[in-house]
Amino acid sequence: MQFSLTANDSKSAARAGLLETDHGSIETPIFMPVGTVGSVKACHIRDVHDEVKAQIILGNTYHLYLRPGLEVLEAAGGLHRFNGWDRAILTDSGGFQVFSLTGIRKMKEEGVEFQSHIDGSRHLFTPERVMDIERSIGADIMMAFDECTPGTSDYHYAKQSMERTHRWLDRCVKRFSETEPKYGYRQALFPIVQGCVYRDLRMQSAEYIASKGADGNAIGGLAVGEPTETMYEMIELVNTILPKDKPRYLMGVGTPANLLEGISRGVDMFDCVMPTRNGRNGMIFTSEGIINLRNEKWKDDFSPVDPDGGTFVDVQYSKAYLRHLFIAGEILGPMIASLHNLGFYLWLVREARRHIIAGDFAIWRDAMLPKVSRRL
RNA sequence: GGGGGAGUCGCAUAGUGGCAAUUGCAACAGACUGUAAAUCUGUCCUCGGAUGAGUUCGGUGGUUCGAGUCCACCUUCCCCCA
Repeated sequence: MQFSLTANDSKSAARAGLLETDHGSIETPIFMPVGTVGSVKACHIRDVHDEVKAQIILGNTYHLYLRPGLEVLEAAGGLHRFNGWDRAILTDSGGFQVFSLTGIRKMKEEGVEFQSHIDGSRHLFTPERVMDIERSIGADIMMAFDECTPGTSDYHYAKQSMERTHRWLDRCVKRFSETEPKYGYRQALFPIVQGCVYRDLRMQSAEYIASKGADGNAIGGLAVGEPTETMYEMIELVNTILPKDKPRYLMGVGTPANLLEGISRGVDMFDCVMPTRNGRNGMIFTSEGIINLRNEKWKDDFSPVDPDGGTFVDVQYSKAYLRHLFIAGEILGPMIASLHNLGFYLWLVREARRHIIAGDFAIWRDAMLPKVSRRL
């Protein structure tokens, strides 16, 4: 996996780059749509490809392991062959499920014991097991198995959690190096910085992660309960340590404003369920602001969903019609909103990249920030 | 003409002596950040808010400390027999 920098912004830490995988090149900064169970919810692969112009999507180890299961994925020849997505795929390791499935999981040094949220059955995830599963799924980028430490954790817990994540990382690296890809193309392993909201822990973690010399590095454990300003502070701090010549991936973030702020601080890759989940729940993001489609005020607004949007749904349908679909509970509503939001997110990062290369990123960003956060 | 049943906050429902009153839908608003989410929460008689006040269960009157609930009459609707 190759990463090269195309341009560096002179007024911020923003950069434009190119990440090359065996499933095509990725122009950074990039947003990666989330496709937890192998599907970007409510979106056709063709539209994610041709309309959204996504270059890489996510899958989730825990969810895919439970359903459809490794036998099916291996028989299919990996996730790409299974879901028909021929560009790059990144798989999260299940570290976020360690965080979100509180109550039906048990943390141990060995790994994490999960109870399936589907049928209650018990499963043990160890770093080694997770590497094996990610090999079977066949992701281009495999994430190390970590614990996503809650943003509200105290120092003592955060330190312990971070240290365990580091020990797990060593086990991931070992297993990764002892195993081979199953489908004939290369896979990379990205380690994850933790450390919660504590500066010294974040620095320590960033140094540890950087020392592994991975093809790319991730920042985890953010946007999980801590104030937004703290998140920005942590990103800034960590990125002074993570290598400049490798892509940096801010996991699970975020809002359009978070993307702009993250890019300014040297982040190259983002993923978030927000465009799809909030889209399904009737919220759309546009270059002019945020719209809650269920609100009565859109009842007779027959203007296009987003006149500046880049996907066909933006001009094909009106706000009033889209509101009607949501109010009526029609499945087409979530489909349109999801596609629109992903299209907007990808447009946003493409524009950011264009302005970084053109040299006027900061000016563009400052003009965009108040607009994208505005409630319409 | 005779017999039976029913009228509850937009609609549908619960309630048979302590009730501003159940539940569902609808309506309106909010939340959502590596997806246990096509989900969840709140409001939904009036008074800006209230553990507060006022006014409510077809209408009028009555019994009772207390009535959506019991009684009388009136009224509207539905069903059956003529």
